Amino acid sequence: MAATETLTAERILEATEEVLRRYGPAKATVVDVARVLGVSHGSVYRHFRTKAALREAVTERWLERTIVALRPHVEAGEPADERLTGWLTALFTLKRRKAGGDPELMATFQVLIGENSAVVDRHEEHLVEQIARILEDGHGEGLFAAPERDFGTTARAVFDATDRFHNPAHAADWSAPDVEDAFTAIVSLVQRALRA
Amino acid sequence: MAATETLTAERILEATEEVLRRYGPAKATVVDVARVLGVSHGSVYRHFRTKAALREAVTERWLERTIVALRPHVEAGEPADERLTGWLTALFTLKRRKAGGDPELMATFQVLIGENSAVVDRHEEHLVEQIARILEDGHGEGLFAAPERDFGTTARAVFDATDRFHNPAHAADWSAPDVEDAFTAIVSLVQRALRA
DNA sequence: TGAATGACAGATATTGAAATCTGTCATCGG
DNA sequence: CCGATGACAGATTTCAATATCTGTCATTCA
Repeated sequence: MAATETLTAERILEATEEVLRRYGPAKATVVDVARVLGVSHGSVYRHFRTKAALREAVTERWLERTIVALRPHVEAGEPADERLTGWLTALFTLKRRKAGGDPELMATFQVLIGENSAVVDRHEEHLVEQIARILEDGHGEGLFAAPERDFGTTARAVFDATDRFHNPAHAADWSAPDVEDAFTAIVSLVQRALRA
Repeated sequence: MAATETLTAERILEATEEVLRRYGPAKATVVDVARVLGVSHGSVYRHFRTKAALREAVTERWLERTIVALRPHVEAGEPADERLTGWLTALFTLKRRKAGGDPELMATFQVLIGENSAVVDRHEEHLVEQIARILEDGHGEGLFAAPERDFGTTARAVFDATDRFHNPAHAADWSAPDVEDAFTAIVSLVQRALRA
């Protein structure tokens, strides 16, 4: 219908998200995306070389949003230990709200994540960099001890230690009655380990 | 063929493991199990109420083996901090060897694990109890600080923090070149957190 | 001229009929 | 008498024919 607007990668990505949301990852087709946009599917291939590339771009966009949402917690003016707890809590809360609020959409993105491990690896690196920034600040503030090896390695350890509370593979556990306690326990453990 | 021996639950479980190993979780049938044992499938139902119950029992047996293999690391005469590192390393090594050595069998058991979360929960509780025992000993030896809440909660936090290195859901990551470092980093983190 | 189209070949997914499996139970045989 | 059997109904899976989709490209149209 709306050939009124020019066809951009951005518009295609929006349409793709809509189609994924509506039909799920198994049934979403490039033809569906083209239909939503009112163009032929050949036009979509002018902007994305393959269906896989299209899905990858959607995945990247989705993950990027998490990075942006967490940025304030890296930069806030509080002491680093509080910022770390804030960052970890924000990440957990974010993921959990998404998982709880729309389980089907979450399942859809889990499939996409499984298809695009390279994108996910890059995303994880970004998150680990955010943690590393907080750790460096914390060391500067005299709150955190010097890292055993380097900030990156310790940041990765913090990220891995909390995996159970941000990795969508564990989303099913996040509605258990005692997750909050388990999460708090891990955060305490991490804080103890880092303390100067 | 061998109706020479009496049909026991134990023999059925062995046959079921063999069938699962050979055909995988999707194609393994009760009829297959009965054929291996040389009996009619009706006889299998005398010992296990349903196919699901049979699979659950196989899962339980498999998990039990891990508990047994780790027991020595709980009881060894070394200092508790070394026992903890030994226990965590043993668990990781055990899982990783299984995953690397026979990926198909691992995939099979991942399916079974997914089907039997109640059994897995009980199994995890056992493992957490083993950790808690080491933590209590370590506190007695003056190596570990008093737990923030109780030994069980801290033990669970230690278990969760190392999830990435024993949960089969992450098996795909265990062949990465830097897993060893990541594992060592987590263990250091945990040890720092516990130290008196 | 350059974006958009749609027909096309090969790959993938859907569908419904046929085959197999699960779980029950009346019957058999040691 | 008691464990084992195999025929059976309903549920699930398989398989092959059919339909749809992916990715390309010569052609159209603005």
